[in-house]
Amino acid sequence: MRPKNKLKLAKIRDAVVVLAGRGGLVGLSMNEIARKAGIATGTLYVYFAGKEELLRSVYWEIKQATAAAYFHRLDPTLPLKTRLRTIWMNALSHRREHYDEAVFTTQYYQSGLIGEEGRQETHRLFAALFDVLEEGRRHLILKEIDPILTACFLIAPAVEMAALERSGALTLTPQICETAWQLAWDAIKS
Amino acid sequence: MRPKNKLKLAKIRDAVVVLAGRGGLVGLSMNEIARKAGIATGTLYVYFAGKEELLRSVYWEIKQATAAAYFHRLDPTLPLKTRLRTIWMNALSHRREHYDEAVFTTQYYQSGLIGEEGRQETHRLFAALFDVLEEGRRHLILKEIDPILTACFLIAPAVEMAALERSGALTLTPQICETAWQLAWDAIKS
DNA sequence: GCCTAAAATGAATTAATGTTCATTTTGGAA
DNA sequence: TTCCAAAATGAACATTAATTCATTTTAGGC
Repeated sequence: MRPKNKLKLAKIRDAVVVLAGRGGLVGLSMNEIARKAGIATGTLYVYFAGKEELLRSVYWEIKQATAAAYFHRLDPTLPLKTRLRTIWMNALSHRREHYDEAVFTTQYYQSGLIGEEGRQETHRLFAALFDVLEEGRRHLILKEIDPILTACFLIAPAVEMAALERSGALTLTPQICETAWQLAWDAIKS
Repeated sequence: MRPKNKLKLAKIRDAVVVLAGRGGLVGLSMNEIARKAGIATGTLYVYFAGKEELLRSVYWEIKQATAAAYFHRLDPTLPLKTRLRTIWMNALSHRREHYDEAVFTTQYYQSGLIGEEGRQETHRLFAALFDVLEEGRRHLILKEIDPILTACFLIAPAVEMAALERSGALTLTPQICETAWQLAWDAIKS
């Protein structure tokens, strides 16, 4: 008769993400999560069967949102280079604006909690990127190499840039982001 | 009167690394470490004051070895491009051959255990790389951008390549490594 | 406004994990 | 060979964290 408070789910997710961003998955306790979310520990068990399910749920919520962000405003009629630039800028922006989420998902992915199936599913979420890279290779716009290798040189530096910005080692201006895109493009173009 | 068994230290380190490679820092218990190392839990406390000191010690041992590996056989009389290629290949090889260590150090770095001072010290270990990148920029061999950004595009893809190889998503042959170096070089060259 | 069933609570309980310690083992010195 | 001091052991202990549950609160139906 009494409905679940939708806001609480969001608060729980936020708490997990912020705490993971601070100290990683190590030492992330249900108690801390509840305190940060402003609810009682017992309430966590109204929404989730246990800690593992809670973390799993948060992981997939974030990953789906991240994948959506990568392909946001992607106009399929534009030239391939332009589309790739959009994806790259989306990826960089999303990482910068959701750095804590990235720390959480990276650690969850590397922990034993996810399982092989989960890893596969994670890759499937980003299949659209590989479609574009395949297309670029067919049209000889990109180098003739395994698209997975191309993706390495496209995405990994953007991820690292966001991490370095967070640590204070790198300052990112729109101009520097544009330059960085040039580097990424220089790497993968044929 | 009875000396510590030097071999045990190595076994402890190996146990930590292998277990971390499997399941990350989450759920890495002293009990498990001892079992994997083939010693009693109490013995861990003969060698280390506690879990934190154990992990810290392992972290620095690995990081120092990693930095040394990056700059292994680096002939300062060779041309800059050749020297960078050596560092890049060293980095890739070391990551591939010590993947579990990389998982451990990455997670330790992101956990609250390391502290700001530890992060700074970690960067200092790789200062020689930035020296080379600075030099390349001065001589207009590399793009005129912050060497930290250059380093992003040099190292991050190599790190990701090793991870993808481990997951089975990417096969690395000497030829593919050579091609990948070309991509890295294309990104950073002026 | 009352009733009800589910949400929410947080102290109590259970489970897991880090640390200690009384005891045994062992390598080297006398 | 004997002795000793330190290493090594692993069960016991202490601490911390996950989960449960008796109780209270609350949103919606009557």
